[in-house]
Amino acid sequence: MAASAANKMAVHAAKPAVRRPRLLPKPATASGAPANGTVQLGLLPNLLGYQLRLTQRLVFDDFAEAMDELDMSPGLFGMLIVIEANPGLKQTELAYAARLDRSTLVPALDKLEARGLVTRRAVLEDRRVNGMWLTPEGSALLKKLKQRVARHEQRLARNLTPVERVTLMTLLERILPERR
Amino acid sequence: MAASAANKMAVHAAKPAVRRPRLLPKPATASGAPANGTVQLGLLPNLLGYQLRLTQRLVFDDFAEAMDELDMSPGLFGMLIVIEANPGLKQTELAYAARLDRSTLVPALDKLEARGLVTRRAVLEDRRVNGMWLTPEGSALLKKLKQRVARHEQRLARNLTPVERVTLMTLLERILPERR
DNA sequence: TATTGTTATACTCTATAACTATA
DNA sequence: TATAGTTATAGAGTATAACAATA
Repeated sequence: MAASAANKMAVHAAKPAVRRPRLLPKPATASGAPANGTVQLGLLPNLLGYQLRLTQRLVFDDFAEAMDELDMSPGLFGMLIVIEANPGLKQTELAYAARLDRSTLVPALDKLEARGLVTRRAVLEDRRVNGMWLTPEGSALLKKLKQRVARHEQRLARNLTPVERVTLMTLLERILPERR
Repeated sequence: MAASAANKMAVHAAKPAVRRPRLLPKPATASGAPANGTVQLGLLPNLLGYQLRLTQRLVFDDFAEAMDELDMSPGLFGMLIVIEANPGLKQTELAYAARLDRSTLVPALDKLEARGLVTRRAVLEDRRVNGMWLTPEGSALLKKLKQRVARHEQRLARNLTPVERVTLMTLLERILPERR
């Protein structure tokens, strides 16, 4: 813990190869493949949940690579988008939109605020409530992020026709509608 | 940490309301909705990555509820399936199949072994290598898990025709094939 | 009393680096 | 030297419970 905090403080010397964690595990062997033949996956490939989880992981990895030195996760990106679309948004409202507990939001917003991307300040009428706004730097960064996300999205759909892409979106939305 | 270890040890007394974490956040307000109108999501609903991530989270929640007191995650379930399909599998091979670093596997297998579901033991020819097998208890539990997963999968696809389900699976597999 | 944001705490999942024991 | 498994450590993401300020 102490070491971790010290590391955070020690950053920003001359950007010494930031050492973000790898997103894909290193190959287990030089070849990256198991020595003796192929591993059987049983019923997993027939499970929607499995395909969804696997695909989501690959997409997540591609997203992180797309962001590269801008150091942004899908979750934080989504928060910036929602704050931009709802200037003065309350934390509780963002938590609701992001389907997170409001306590979960606090460290995420701390991070965005520490990076100078978001401002939160108490509103006049009810001093318990924080309104949130993008700073000019936040808006500028978000503009860049959107471009990268657009290219990322193009990569995701590279093997789909526009119709297939829409079909996929629609089918996804029809999974567990009772929970949405 | 000490408390956590103590909890693990203390399990299996008389099953005193295990206190698993909630999977969905508590509603922020009594109504569960933000006070003033609807939150705009901007471009998020048009992003494949967003729909995928959201859907995956809902599916994950449903999976956990389906497992209920059997306390099983999609990842651990997948490991049991793969071990069953490949008796004597090496840890490195499982790591490769699950796309995890081999160090990541260790605590997961510790957990499965501590629950008496999996055995690992050094193989004769190369004493660095552990082979893995399901125990009889592991096989029995997996049988139960498969039934629950089957019902879970039915719920996921409840609003899809069989053809649509296959279409969805196929479209998912066509995302980022270069990473598979 | 109820709500908003916060803190303290904990748990899951995942990685990297360095280590041990074998090969 | 190289590989298999392990340990130590770290970080992201998420939750619950309890609290202070405010309504």
